[in-house]
Amino acid sequence: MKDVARKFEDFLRSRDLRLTKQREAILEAIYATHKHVSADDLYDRLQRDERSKSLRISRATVYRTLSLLVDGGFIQALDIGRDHGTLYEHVLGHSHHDHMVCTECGKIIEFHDEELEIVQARAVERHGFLASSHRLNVFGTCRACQQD
Amino acid sequence: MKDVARKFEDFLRSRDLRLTKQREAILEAIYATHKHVSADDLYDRLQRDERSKSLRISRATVYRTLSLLVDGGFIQALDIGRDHGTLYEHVLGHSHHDHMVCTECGKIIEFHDEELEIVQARAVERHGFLASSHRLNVFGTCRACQQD
DNA sequence: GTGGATGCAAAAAGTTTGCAGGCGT
DNA sequence: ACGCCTGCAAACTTTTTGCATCCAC
Repeated sequence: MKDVARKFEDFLRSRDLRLTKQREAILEAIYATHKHVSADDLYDRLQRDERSKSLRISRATVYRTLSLLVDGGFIQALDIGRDHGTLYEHVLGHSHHDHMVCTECGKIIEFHDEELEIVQARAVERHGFLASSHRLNVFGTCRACQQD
Repeated sequence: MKDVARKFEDFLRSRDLRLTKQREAILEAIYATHKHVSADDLYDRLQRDERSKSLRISRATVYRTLSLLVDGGFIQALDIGRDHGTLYEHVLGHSHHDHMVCTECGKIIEFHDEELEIVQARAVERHGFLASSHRLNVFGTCRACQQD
């Protein structure tokens, strides 16, 4: 977390933006959980959390900071379908992974497969496309739910 | 289109729902284009289109019918990020494919790679997950935009 | 004729923006 | 002190819903 905070500082400085308590708190909150959170989840968490509840943090600031964090590559959106709302996850210290979404219990499972990455990259290149990122979401039933 | 309309009829009958002019028009409109359309695009199209502009079709009906069509497996959502809105594409007569989204010009390119499908299926199985569908979106720069 | 479907408008949900005052640099 | 940031509330966008009426069966 310490180095994430430092990178955030650098990022802000590089854009001539200011390091405010609100921005620090929001960054910390989204790096404090390994869940996938919506803007509203985050807002609620911040109202409750010891360190940040002394601060006033408005929804507007949460939204503004979230897009700042996306721009800086600190977090990314999940895009798993509108009914889930927009969910974010932190990126630093978390290597790339894809998601399996259980349509029964709503659980989101992260996974990574190197061969898959390679085959995917090759397939895309073949079309003359220059990829910068991708999002793979698999929908279905997780192991636990298959047993019911 | 003829057989799609018939399948839609069957689908409605199987659920004891009614075949209305509005539903026919919406199905036809979304199968008439190979673009990826939002609810609003579709609404506009329907207001302009010769065959349907004699009908009154409200936004509410467009939304209601879109979710009906998703349920019936006639169309599917793209999930390519909130800024694009929710986009739909028709499914029947279109075999499975993934999408490459050009972040410069906004173009959406469909592609399919059999090896990729196989490797992906294997990777997911390995995690004990029972997949029913998936969505892969690759973001980057298309061939045309790379030349600018 | 009956119950599902529609249009309309209002309501909800999610997100953005204008503005006056606050605060980081 | 300057100008970016923030909170607040209002505005916006997208989607859903209640209700009276309509129409497919």
